[in-house]
Parts: sequence; structure tokens; C-alpha cells
Amino acid sequence: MMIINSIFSEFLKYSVTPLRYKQNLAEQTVMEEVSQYIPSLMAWLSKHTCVSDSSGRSPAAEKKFGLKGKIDLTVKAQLRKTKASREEVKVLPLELKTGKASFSSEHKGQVTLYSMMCSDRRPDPQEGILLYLKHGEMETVTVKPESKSGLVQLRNRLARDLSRQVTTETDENGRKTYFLGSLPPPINNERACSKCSHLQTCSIYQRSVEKPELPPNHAMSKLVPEAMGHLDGEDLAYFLHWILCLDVEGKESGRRQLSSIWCTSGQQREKEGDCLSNMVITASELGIPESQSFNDGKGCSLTFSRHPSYAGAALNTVGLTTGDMVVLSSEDGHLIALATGFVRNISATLVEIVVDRDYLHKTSEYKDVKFRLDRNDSFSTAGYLYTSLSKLMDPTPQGSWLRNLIIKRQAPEFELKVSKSCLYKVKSIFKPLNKPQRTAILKVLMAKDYVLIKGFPGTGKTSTIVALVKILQLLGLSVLLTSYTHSAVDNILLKLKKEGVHFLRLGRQGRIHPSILPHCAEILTSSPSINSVQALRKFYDSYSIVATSCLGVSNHPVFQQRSFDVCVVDEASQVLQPACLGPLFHCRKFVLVGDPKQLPPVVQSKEARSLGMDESLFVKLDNRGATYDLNLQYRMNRVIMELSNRLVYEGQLLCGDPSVAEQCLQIDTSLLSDQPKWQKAALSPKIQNSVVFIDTQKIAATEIQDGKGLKNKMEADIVLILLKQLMKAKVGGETVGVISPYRSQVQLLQQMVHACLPLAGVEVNTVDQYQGRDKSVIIVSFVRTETDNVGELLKDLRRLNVALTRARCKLILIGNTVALKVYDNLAPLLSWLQETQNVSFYVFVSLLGKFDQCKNSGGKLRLSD
DNA sequence: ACTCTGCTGAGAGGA
Repeated sequence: MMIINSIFSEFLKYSVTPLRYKQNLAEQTVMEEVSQYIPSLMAWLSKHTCVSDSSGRSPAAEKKFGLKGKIDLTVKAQLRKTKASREEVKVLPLELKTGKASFSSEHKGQVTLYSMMCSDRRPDPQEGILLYLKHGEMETVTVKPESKSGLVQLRNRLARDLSRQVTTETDENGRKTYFLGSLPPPINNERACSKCSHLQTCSIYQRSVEKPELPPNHAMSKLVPEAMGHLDGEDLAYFLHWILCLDVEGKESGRRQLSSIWCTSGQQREKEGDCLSNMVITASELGIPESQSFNDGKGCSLTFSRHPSYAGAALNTVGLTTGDMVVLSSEDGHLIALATGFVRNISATLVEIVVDRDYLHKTSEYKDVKFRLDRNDSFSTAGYLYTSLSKLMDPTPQGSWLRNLIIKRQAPEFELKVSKSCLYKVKSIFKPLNKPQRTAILKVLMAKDYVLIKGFPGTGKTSTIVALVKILQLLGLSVLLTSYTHSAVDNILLKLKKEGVHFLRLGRQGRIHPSILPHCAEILTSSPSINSVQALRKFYDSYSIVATSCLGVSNHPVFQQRSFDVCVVDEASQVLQPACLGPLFHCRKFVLVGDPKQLPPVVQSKEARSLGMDESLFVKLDNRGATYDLNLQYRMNRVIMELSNRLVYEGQLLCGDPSVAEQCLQIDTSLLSDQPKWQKAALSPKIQNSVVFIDTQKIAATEIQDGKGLKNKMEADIVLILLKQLMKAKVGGETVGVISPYRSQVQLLQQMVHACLPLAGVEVNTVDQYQGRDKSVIIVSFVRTETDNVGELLKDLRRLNVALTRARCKLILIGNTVALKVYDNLAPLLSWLQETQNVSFYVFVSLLGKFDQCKNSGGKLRLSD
């Protein structure tokens, strides 16, 4: 059965309903196409096989030659070379082809590679079988040593060329300039190249980077100008700029490769937090729903524990967490990349992963095998980003519309007014909105191209999007709702759900909020009533609102078939420009929502940042007459708001409501007896004391390098004293947040809070994680005390802005003013706080001389006045 | 000089 199943799964690639939908195939065509292969297949089976269930296991990757691929089928074959020679039995790779028998060198080469892969786990078969199912032709491909070395050499050459994509030149001042590297000269084959899907990109690259010297009459001399005739110099410059950014980021951030699995031991990789070593399988289970997005089978999960002989760290402290992608291999290096999957559950002693291969369910074969689970980061979104850039260059109306708006920065157009009947329809949704929110929505209705909605902190971005989506739906317009993160998408959807709006959510189930799962496409389409292309199309078309992540747009079949009236991108100022393009290919106008004064897209390498890679599409399109500010905020009281108005918003931020402006910390100070003065000041409920800075410059609160991170124990102690006081004075723990720019400090604080105030509900997190959220009370621990070796992190005004705009009533800042003055952004803030301390809200608390007292009390911190 | 979310992929064929 295994053999037959494997063979039929080959056909399944064509018969899976979503795929047919994606390729817009009629049901019958597919069935006819599939059924024509069945007779020759059955004939072949009866002639050559006695059906027995061999394991059917085929390697996914190979160690000796560094190959990776999936073999259709391995068969145990009895071979009789000549009449004289004895029968030989060996396991061979079998490659199925549904087309006409060509026995082309490509096909033979593929079998050669598979045979090489087999040789890593079994005796080298040195041959393989090609089976063409159209007429049932079969041929044994004999693998010659020279074709092996030929293929490996070819691969190595290509790998070398691709690894030199970026070249650098360093000038006398040590400044680096990056250049795109060139590839080997193009082949001269008009027939192949004219139909190649990469012709356009290849042409741009040849024209702008490689500039090969071609002989006269070379196919490319004609094809290149044809392929890029619709592009001008500006288009090319944009394209090349972003390709360079992506290349530099890839090079400098040092992407981890799969090869590290066979170059580094499991225990070594575990130290780096990227691997669980010495694992054994303890259980397996079939029928795992989460596997659906990548598995045609029933979905298999495997549970591992440590091998009894190995006393490693608790599994959930190593660094792998739920949802991480992993590769499964054996410790001895015999089974490389046996399967890939993701972590479903992880505890101190057990880890459960969902794998892409159902046959691993039969775990008896592996009972003596020690496994390792490596984080699978080798895959990156880069491929998708390159594709989006190339799509932007396409000679399509959509491509040229987007190029005009984005690259040429053509002014977006608007209708002059919104019709009366339209206004009447949306009246009730408009009612609870404030003026800037209404203006922004009206502009979206009038826009022909795009609108940017700049949502300052606490100004009701989500409510505005919710209202906008409802209005668009009411007007009969379809909406593609996206954001960079799944959590931001679900944030909006949770509100829409509450209002009874009908929508469809696409994306991996593991990433989707539990209460949104019932709206998830995979779950809804699994209903037995959706069993044909028509039913599936009807299902997808019945939703006017479709929501997913920006990158989730890339591969879903819906987007090959559908276009939307309006696309909304939330968090748009945090989305990499090429990633933001994805959803825009599928809409007639778009709305970007964000705030460029808050955090920019994550770019790992400083080099790529210096090229401008962190410029979001939001920033690129800002100031083109289509930006509308939401400036009425409902979060911070006037004192806290004033701080970020000084720092970044230049007075534009206004309180949306007088009660917001005057809100103060609700604290029962009568419960706090003989408090030192600095604590009294820090926790004062008076509005003029809403922002407090606790300066640690006079006490020994020094930053500590902790592996890759930074932490500051003394600052953490001060945070904890304040938290305890707050809890004592009946301030709800869930209304209090602690923020630090540094992960290590966050971890330290989390441990301490967990130990001392386990049930209080105080949330400790990084600045980055707190974006988009707020708490009544926020305590910020700045950590840094050194004045040299200043870090990148605090240099970013946007990160500081986020830290300062999370608090509603009380913002307590803890840091060393001498060290923090080194930062250009912080210096004016600090001096302003110091200057105005008498007139407004800066409370300067000196802890001079208190450190000795701490030491005397046996290491226990006891800060008194 | 430390901040972090995305994405399964490999191969299906047609001259």
C-alpha cells in the first residue's frame, strides 16, 4: 500500500482542491488528466512489483555531498544485469514523471542526485529508475562517477557565485561601500530565455550590474532591451537599491545555514540556544490539526525527552519556544534533516513537535536513536521580498500604478467629495468618532490611490480601522486587512468580531488568536460541503473582508484569484518596504496606518540600516498630501503627554478629553507608613509628579554585561521596591508595567517579580514589545551606566518615544543621568527635566551615601531616605 | 554592543 500511496500522492499534487482553485483549473480537466496515467501505472505495478510495504522512507537531506531534496519513492529492486551474472538486490530511487518520455539530461541528473542522496544511508545504489507514466516507459539511469563530480562541481560553482553576491570596497577612512556582485555570463539560448520567468530580473541585473560583453547575435542583446523597455532609470535604481539592501542584510546579519547541523555538535549548538540535543522519542500521535498548513497527511506529532544518560538543562530554558521551526536529525549525523516541523508544546522535560512526514508515526524504528532538534532559521523571508520587488517591476497596469506612486512618488489623487447618500449610510458608525478620525475615513472614501493615517500614541488607531472596515463593507466594498504581525491583525479582528462583522482569517493556525480560529480559512474549508472548486470559489468569494499578515499574502491561493477594493495595512511604519508591497498587488487603493515616530522595521545589521533599509513605505509616502494625523489621544495625562510633545511631536499631540488630561494615579498612600522621601515623591499621586526620574548616578548601580545583553541589578532592586509599595497601596498589579530596553534586564526583572510578587499580574517587557499597549503606571529601567561604548539601542529616538508614551497616569524613569546624557536624544530630555524640576514635574532623588548602608545590611537592599 | 516578526518547501510540466 505504501508504494501505491506514494505514487498517488504524486497525482494528489494536481488534485488538491485549493491548488486547482489557485491555478483556476476546471475539476473535470484535472480528473481526466489524472486518470489517463492510471492504466500505465497499474500495468507497471503488476509487471514489476510484488507489492509489499517497504518503509518508503526517503532522505530529505544528505551529508556527504550537502544535497537536499525529496525522493518520490525508493524501491527494493531485483536486478539481473546479464544472464550470466547473479541476481542483485538493492534499494534504488525511483523518479516519477507524468509527461512524455524524454530521458532528458535534467531528468537523469535528478535521478543521479537522488542516488547520491541514497548512498548516505544505504549502500550506494549507483543507479536509479526513471518512470514516465504517459506511456509507461522505464529506464535505469546508471550513475557514472564523472557525472557525480560534474554535478557537485556545478553546484559548487553556483554556490560560490551566489555567496559573492555583495562585494565591498573600503576607502581610506575605513568606510565601506557595497556593490552587487555579478553572476556568470548569460547562456545564449533564445528559446529557453524568452520564456523564462526570470527574464525580467535577469535582464535588469545584466544591464545594471553584470554588463557582460556579448558576442554579436547573442540572444540576450535582443531579449534584454525587450524585457525592460517599460522601466526607466528611476525604477531600476529603486529595484537595485532594495536588492542591495536585502543582500547586505543577509550577508551582515549572518543567516544560519542548515549546514551548521553537520558542522557543529548538538551540545555546542545547544549552548547557543539553537538546539535541543540528546533527545529520544517517547510518544507519537496522528491527527494533529495544526499540521494542516504543510501536510497532506493526517498530521503527525512526536514527543521527545532527554536521553536518560544526558543531564542537560531544562528543555524550556534552552531558547526554543512554542511555534519555533525545527529540523529533526540524529546526533550521530546519520539521519540529517529527517523531517522539519515546529514546536507545539515545550515543558522542562518534554517537547512535542509537529512534523511534515506522517510515516515518522511508526517510532519503533527510532527507539535507540538519539536525536537533536535544531532551530530552522535557514529559511528567511528574503525570497518573498525579492519576489515582491521583481513583481513591482512587472509590465502590468498594477505594476505601473504602484511604480508611479512609490518610486516616482507621484501625488495621489482624490475625488472632490463624498456623495450625500454615502454619508447618510455611514452616519451611525461615524457618531462615536472624533474629528481627525472622521476626516481620515472620509479621505479614504475619496482617495483614488492611497491614504496614510498617522496614529500618534493612544489616538484610537484600532477603533478607526474598525470603523473604516465597517463603513467600507456597508458601502459594498471588499477589504484586504493586513498587518506585519499576526497579533495586530487579530487585535482588529477581535473588535470586528464583537461588532458582529463577517470576515475570513487566513494564516497558520498556530499564530492565530484562539477566539479568531472559528473564522480561519483552514477550519472553515475543511467542512465536507466544500469538496469542489466551485464550492471553494463560492466560499472565498462570499467574504468581502479578508485578513492576514503582510507576508501571508504571498502564497495563499485567494490572491491569485481575487483583488480587493481597499487594502488596509496596520503597523505600516514597522513593515519592511518590500514586505509592505505584497498586499498592494491585490488592491485598487490602499491605506497605511502607522506612526513613523515610533519603532521602525527591524533591520538586524547596522550596514543595511545605513543604506536606508529601515525606511518603511509609510515614511517613503509621507508628505505627499495624503497623510492624515490622528492627534487626539485618550491615554496619557497632560504631564506625560507634554514629555513626548517636547521630545518628538512638537506640540501636535492633544488630549482628546479633559478627564484624560487630568487623570492621576489612584493610590491609597495612607497604607504606606514611614516611607522614605524618595519613594513618597516617586509614588506621589499629584498630577505635577506624574513623571519622576530616579537618578542613580551617586550609588553603585552599575550595568553588567550578561552574555550578549546588559542588565543592572540595582535598578531592578529599585523597581521591585516601588512595585511592592504600589501593591501595598492597593494599586492593581495588572495596571502596572515595567519596561526596559534590554532583554537581559527584562529577564532579571521577570524572575524577581515572579519570586516576590507572583500573583500581582505586573507585566515586564521590552520597549519593543510594549509598542501599541499601555498601562496606568509604567516604570522604565534604562540600565546603562557606562559613558563609553554607548549602544545603538538607546540612540533611537523612536524607541525612547515608545517607552515614554505607554503610561496613562504615572511614569517612573530610573537611570544614571551622567551616562544617559551621552545619548543625543536623552540629553535634552534630561536637562529639560532638571531645569523645570522646580516649576513642573521633575523630582530629582539623590541616593548619595545609601549604598554603604545596603552593603552593611548583608547585601540586602534597604534604601532609606 | 544586542532590540525581533515574518515564512515551512520542493517539485509539478512543456518545448
